[in-house]
This record gives sequence, structure tokens and C-alpha cells, in this order.
Amino acid sequence: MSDQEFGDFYYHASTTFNNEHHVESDMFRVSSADHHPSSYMSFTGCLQTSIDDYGSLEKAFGLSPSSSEVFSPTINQQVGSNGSEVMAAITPNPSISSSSNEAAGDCEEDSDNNKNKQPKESDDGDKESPKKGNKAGKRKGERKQKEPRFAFMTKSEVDHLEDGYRWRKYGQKAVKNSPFPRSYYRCTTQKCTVKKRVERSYQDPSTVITTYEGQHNHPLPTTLRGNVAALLQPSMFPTTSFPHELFMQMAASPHMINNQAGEEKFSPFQHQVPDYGLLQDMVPSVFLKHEP
DNA sequence: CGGATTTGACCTGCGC
DNA sequence: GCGCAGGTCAAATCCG
Repeated sequence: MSDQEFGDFYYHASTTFNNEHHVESDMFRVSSADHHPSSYMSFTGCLQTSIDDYGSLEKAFGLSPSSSEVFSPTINQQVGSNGSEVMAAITPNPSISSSSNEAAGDCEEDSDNNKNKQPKESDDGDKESPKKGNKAGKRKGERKQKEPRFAFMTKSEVDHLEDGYRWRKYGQKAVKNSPFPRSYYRCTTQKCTVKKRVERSYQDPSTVITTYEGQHNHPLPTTLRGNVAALLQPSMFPTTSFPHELFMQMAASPHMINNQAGEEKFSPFQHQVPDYGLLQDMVPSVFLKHEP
């Protein structure tokens, strides 16, 4: 099923479901000498050139130049059955000190993201601003730990792909050098700090780039979508480690189109969502490592 | 009517 | 210091 060369980090895996649905994953490391997370990148399809900096990486993903993400180990997954395609990147512990992505780090220290939401009654006493005070709630000098990030690209006509969780949109911004806006979502579950950003690639408008930040600290909403909820239940994953949880979402989300209402409108493939065993075969072991 | 979305304003960090 | 861009807030609005 796969050939695996973690020596210099090329990974390819392919899996066929029911002789019909074919999934391929590719991952490789650009520079074996570089330990920086950015040394990992997506390969298949989108990258044919050597990428040595964030800029080219962004271009490879069709991101706006300023929306710099540090992509680390990357899966490129292709689901052949319906033409949908997913390419993914994981940032287990981004170490960059990007400014624009500062908010990503907010989640960790404030277990509940209320600090962001209630700046006015914040303890800092800077209530001078009638609208919002220190909305970020960051104390100067404080270094915020960034949440792990997971980004993937999906060929889809809808921006917001259903992934089993409930999200509330809290913002939308125009993206520089891109005609498509970026949308910001937060998990609606209390005390869950997970956020995601959704934007279209300006290079390939048919591609949606979704970036998750943080880890869900709760099971899937039980009211949600029968089989997928069951498939993604933490009981299946006693310790829901972030990467493979999202890989599950990767596997499922391209086929769950914008179904916030909750009813099931899955494509036939959904009923063949791979079980954990299959995923273990599909996903490099590094992605399946459970937290201690 | 309550929850979700929209949207303009505001905040922050970075580069120049 | 200023401008820019990303990210977030929260009032207004929409919708079931």
C-alpha cells in the first residue's frame, strides 16, 4: 500500500476503498538539514519547483503573500471518486513569530477564548475604549504559544466544508492580492478554542484553503449527523490527537458539503469513510502519534 | 425571539 | 512614526 522513506522524508500512500475510491497521500521534506517547520511542504500537484521560503510556499498554496503560514509535514490527499482533492499541511507547533497570525496563539493561554471576547471588562483596567479595549487581551511582552495548525486545500465549490463540528463565523476580511475574502470561524462549543480560516486560492478559485487552529477539547456534537459523528467520536480515538483527527475530517469533509443545518446530505462516499485501521494505513505514523 | 451572520471599526505587529 | 495587513470585536441585521 505504501512506500515509506523517512530517511529524507518522502512518503507516499495510496488506499482504495471498495475498489472505487482511491486516496493518495504524498509528503516529503524539502530540506533535510533544516529543522524549521517550514522545511516540510506539500508536494503533489501543486509543487513542481523547489520551495525555499515562505513566499514560494504561499504561492504554491495559492495563498496571498501576506497570509504566511508555516506549513510543516504535509499530506496531499487525492480522492478520485468524485474529483475532490485535498492537500493538507500540519503545523504541530509553529514557532514563527508572525504578527498577523498572532491570534493563533491566543487560544492556548486563555483556555476559554473569553479574553478575546471580553476585553472591556478585562482586568487590565484599560476600559477606556467604549467599543473594544485591548481586544486581544495580550499583555505586552507576553509571548503567546501558538496553537498547532493544520491546513489543507480542497477542491470544492463551497467555501465552508462541513467537518462535523459547529462553527460560528466571527469575521471576514479581504485578502491582499486575492479577490476572495477570508472567513474566520470559531467552534461554538463552550471553552473550545478551535478556530478555522477559510479562503479560496487566488491561483485556483476552485480550491478552498482551510486552516484549523487548536484542538477540540470536546467530542463531536451529538446532535450532528449520525454516521459521521459516530465515525469521528473520540471513543474511537481515546486520545484525539490533533493531526489524525483532522485527517479524519479531511477524509470526510470534502463530501459533506456545507451542511450546517444538520441533516445528512452525504455523498455516497461518506458511507464508506475509512475506519481507523484504514486511516492508520493511510496516514504516516507521525500523524497518528497520540499525545502522552 | 434566539442564534447566526454581516460588516465596519478597532487593535496589533511588522516593515519601511 | 506611519502605513499596511491580518485578526477580532460587537452592534446591526438576518433568519428559522
